[in-house]
Amino acid sequence: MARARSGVAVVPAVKPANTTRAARARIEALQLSRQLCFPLYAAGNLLGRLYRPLLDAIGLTYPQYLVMLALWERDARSVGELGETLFLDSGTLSPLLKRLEQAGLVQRRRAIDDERRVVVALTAQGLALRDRAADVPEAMLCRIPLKGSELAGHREKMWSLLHTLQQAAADIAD
Amino acid sequence: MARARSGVAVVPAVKPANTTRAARARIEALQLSRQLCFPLYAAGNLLGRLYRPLLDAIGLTYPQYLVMLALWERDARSVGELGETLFLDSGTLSPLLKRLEQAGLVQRRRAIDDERRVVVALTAQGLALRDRAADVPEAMLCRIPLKGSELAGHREKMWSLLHTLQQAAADIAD
DNA sequence: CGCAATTGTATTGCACGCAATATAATCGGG
DNA sequence: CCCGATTATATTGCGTGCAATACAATTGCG
Repeated sequence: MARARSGVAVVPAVKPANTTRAARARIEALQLSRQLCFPLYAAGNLLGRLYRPLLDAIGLTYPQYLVMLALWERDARSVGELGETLFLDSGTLSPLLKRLEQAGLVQRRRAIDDERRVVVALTAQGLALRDRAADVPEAMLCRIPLKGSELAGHREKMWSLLHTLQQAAADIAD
Repeated sequence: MARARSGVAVVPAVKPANTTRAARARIEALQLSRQLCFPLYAAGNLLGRLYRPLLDAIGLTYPQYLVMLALWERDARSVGELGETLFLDSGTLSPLLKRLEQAGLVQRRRAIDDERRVVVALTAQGLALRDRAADVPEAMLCRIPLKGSELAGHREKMWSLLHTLQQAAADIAD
């Protein structure tokens, strides 16, 4: 049996590293069914697909819908505030907001007190769209076979996970 | 007080539709904090951002990592089978698989028995990458402040939600 | 066997999502 | 008051996601 040069009895040196017990455990942790990230990723994609036909009817994409939800809740916000609310940066929001402006739903103007900031505000048309969007949540619930309590459970878990991940991202950023 | 032309007492006709009790309830259902879709969407984005530095080290994007996980689990699968596993279609997978082939991690070849199908198989390099990827799950767990039980709870909820949404999507498709 | 319908991928076009970079406005120390 | 550092947004480049479309291989019906 092979031995380390020191003479101390250790794991056989000729044994490939990926056949140790610990290495096998790490390999097994790569199974799709053991991931948290995969069902989260796939469920997000599926939800987007389920929303699409409903949002097509009011001329919005899924991220655009989220921006409108944010503005209906609190109007006249800067790009940065919207990004903080939705966890998106200017690279995503700038072109998206331009498309919403092209569609006549929002207006973008520089803040008077600080010309670096761009304030996004609803137009009359953007505000009016809320009445048509008001049918969307109910229509989605009809499409998803979940009891009210299950839905609430999922929602609570998702918000909890979101806050945990947000904390993790903040910690990495130092 | 205004009345309907029929003379039957109804909700005042002059009252705007969006001030009825039911309409207010639908409007309130548009709040971001009441959504399931939003934390799911945002958590997916955040997870991708947390994975990125780890996956950069082995030259993969997040969706590419998922494809490799699928292939490490079961090699030599058609594009359609991979799509079914990962809930993605050829429009996403075709260019992604080409990039994996360019990187020397997989080989794509037409099936002998049915030339419509493209079989994706790991190269020696692609198989070898698994050993380096084996550190990723543990590194992610270190970054996310979750107890093992919490993690398992989230994972179970996410898989449950994924299956529910998959059912909903299948029902829509008829 | 012939041919229309079906199946499996690829391609196209558009909209994200984000790192890296650029640019303009503001702030702050000297 | 000036100039370097900081802040807020925009732009660029690349890689997804996905509907719509195209196309080749296969199937199935007469």
